[in-house]
Amino acid sequence: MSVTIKDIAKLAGVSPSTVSRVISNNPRISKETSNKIKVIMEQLNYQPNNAAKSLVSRTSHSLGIILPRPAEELFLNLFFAEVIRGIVTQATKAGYDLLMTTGTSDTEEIEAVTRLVRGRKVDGIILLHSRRNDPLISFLQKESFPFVLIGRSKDFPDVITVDNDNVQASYDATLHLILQGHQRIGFVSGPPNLVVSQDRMEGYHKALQEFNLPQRSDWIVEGEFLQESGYRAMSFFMALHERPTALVVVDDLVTFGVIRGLTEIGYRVPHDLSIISFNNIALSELASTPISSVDIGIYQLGYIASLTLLRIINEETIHQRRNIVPHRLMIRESSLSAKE
Amino acid sequence: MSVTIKDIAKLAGVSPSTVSRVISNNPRISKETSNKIKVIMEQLNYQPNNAAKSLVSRTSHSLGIILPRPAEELFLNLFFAEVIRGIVTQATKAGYDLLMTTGTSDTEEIEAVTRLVRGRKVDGIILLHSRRNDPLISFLQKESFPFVLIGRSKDFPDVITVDNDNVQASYDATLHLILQGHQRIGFVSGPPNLVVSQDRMEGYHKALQEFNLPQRSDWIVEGEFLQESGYRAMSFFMALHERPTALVVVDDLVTFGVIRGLTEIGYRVPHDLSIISFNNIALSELASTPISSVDIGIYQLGYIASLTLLRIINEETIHQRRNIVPHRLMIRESSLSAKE
DNA sequence: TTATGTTAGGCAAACGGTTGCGCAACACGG
DNA sequence: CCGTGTTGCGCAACCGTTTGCCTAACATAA
Repeated sequence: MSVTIKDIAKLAGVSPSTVSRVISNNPRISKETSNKIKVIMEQLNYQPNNAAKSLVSRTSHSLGIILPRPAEELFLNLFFAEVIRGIVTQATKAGYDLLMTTGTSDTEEIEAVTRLVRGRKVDGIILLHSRRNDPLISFLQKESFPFVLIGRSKDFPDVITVDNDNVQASYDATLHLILQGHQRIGFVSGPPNLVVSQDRMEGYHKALQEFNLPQRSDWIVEGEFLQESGYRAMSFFMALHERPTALVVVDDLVTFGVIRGLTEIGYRVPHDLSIISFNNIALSELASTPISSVDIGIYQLGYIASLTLLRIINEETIHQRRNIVPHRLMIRESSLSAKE
Repeated sequence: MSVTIKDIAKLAGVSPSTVSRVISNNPRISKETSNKIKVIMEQLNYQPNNAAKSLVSRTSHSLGIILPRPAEELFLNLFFAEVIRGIVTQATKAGYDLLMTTGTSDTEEIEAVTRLVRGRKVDGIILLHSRRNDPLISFLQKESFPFVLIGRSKDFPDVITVDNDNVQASYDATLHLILQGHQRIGFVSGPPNLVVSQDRMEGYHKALQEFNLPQRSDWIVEGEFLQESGYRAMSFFMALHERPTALVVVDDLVTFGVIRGLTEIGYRVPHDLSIISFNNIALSELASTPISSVDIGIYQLGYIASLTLLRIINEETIHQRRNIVPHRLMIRESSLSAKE
């Protein structure tokens, strides 16, 4: 059906090998033969067959990702789109495509990966997240298949990761509140078993400690990365008689919930409570009170992950285990000092 | 490196063909041979090589999409993530993976598609959008390569599409405002050259006409699918001395801009102006005033597109040219009648 | 017994490329 | 004139599966 290397060869009066060598710019082919063949390839719209190439080269020139399953959450969606953009941009630049698959259950997920890995449908895999003792990581390590993890895992310290320095980021965010004059600062966290929650909590404590500010456990609330959690956290704080004057919130979406809770009882941000949070989803800017947020460079996480994975695949040995994407404080209205 | 069909054959004392036939459940293989071989495959973790399969079957069992380039816009991000979820869910169910690529320019984009199509890296393509006289569509038609378009194209009437009935949707939205008692209804549109803008404009006019309501051209503003456009539209309306009391807005993000403009001058939604818009991005619910919006079933668009494409690939001829995904009015605070 | 089926599975070509090795043709130094 | 290089390209094997055709072994019918 399609035009093959043999068609070209026949027309040019050479052997298929010669055509192949022209394609790979093999120097042992004379300039004129090469040019003649190139012209013919052009005329016939020749495009090499990927399967055939793959079969002999044992590479697919595709990178794989597993679509996160519980994608109901808004943040996941926004994160996902951005990180994909980063991944695919870099991958395409290097001549790789991005292959996505999914599974509706844990076992289906691992089956899907097995298929990609053992069936050589991809040359490497980017993990968008990890769970505690993630079986995917175990599997990939056992197969010694190239992969990188976005985020970091405490269970598998030797995995190659691309991550933010969440401890530092949270330290910076807290510091910002301190510099605005706040002394009583609370923290709304995410699921305690996620590394990212732990890291951000740590940075928060570090800053408080450094400035000798009160670290009260009733100023810390744990929850999900959901609006609801923010709302609930707020009602918890309201029941206290000594309340924080500022909050570090683990995620922008949660902040939305906090603000909703505040608004309902007539409190205002930042006048009654200053807030800074994380992830800087596009939404943060659009809130009724624009939210100060730590931009974690989602696009870059993807971009660097892709870059790193390609290095591993091409066996450039230089890679550090842990790659850090810098964060940036986006200061908006929600954290600006109310006192002037 | 990996275990191949030959390894299995050797261990089982049969020929590779037999193993192949076991895999494809060929009835000419005895139950016992078949079982013996299956056990060995299990033990050796056999997984068929995709490239080899592809080469002989001339199919890749992958679907392709082109990542939209100017993905800076929030709506695009949210749309993108949802539609992908839909596509990949259905595709995976049918044993297909999803391949993504991109290009940084028009020509790169078409080169990328050429590579996928002629190089047989995918079996079909889903177009996430189309431009006027989209060269991609021309190309795919010329190659008679299976593809479906999400949205619809006026330039290529015979393309197979998955779309909403935007005229009806907009009619419904406008009707909702009318039933709330509004007589003076404006429209904030998107880029006039997009089919979706045109369709929604049409439905708006249709409803007004049917109810003999004023159709004033100064109550219509065109813009982008961006917050800014909403903001600008608002200042335009404010300069009028006869203003609409309600607005149909082409996209939720634009509505955010409208509301911002309104808030700045102390107006409130829906008290001073009722609004209903389109797309129902997750954000709409989170706005300071939750936004009424027409849910267009983004996930379903992807899901149906995938399903339809697979039908085309498998040459099930039943397909209609145009597949409509139903919409749903999500009525929230922003459009609730102010008069009681 | 022989002709005819049926069953279970092997042989080898094919899919479309890549690549190690060989070889002819020519150049050139000694 | 011969030996040694160099240049330019072809031969054929190979990557891992699939599949049309063939055949050995056995069963069955006449």
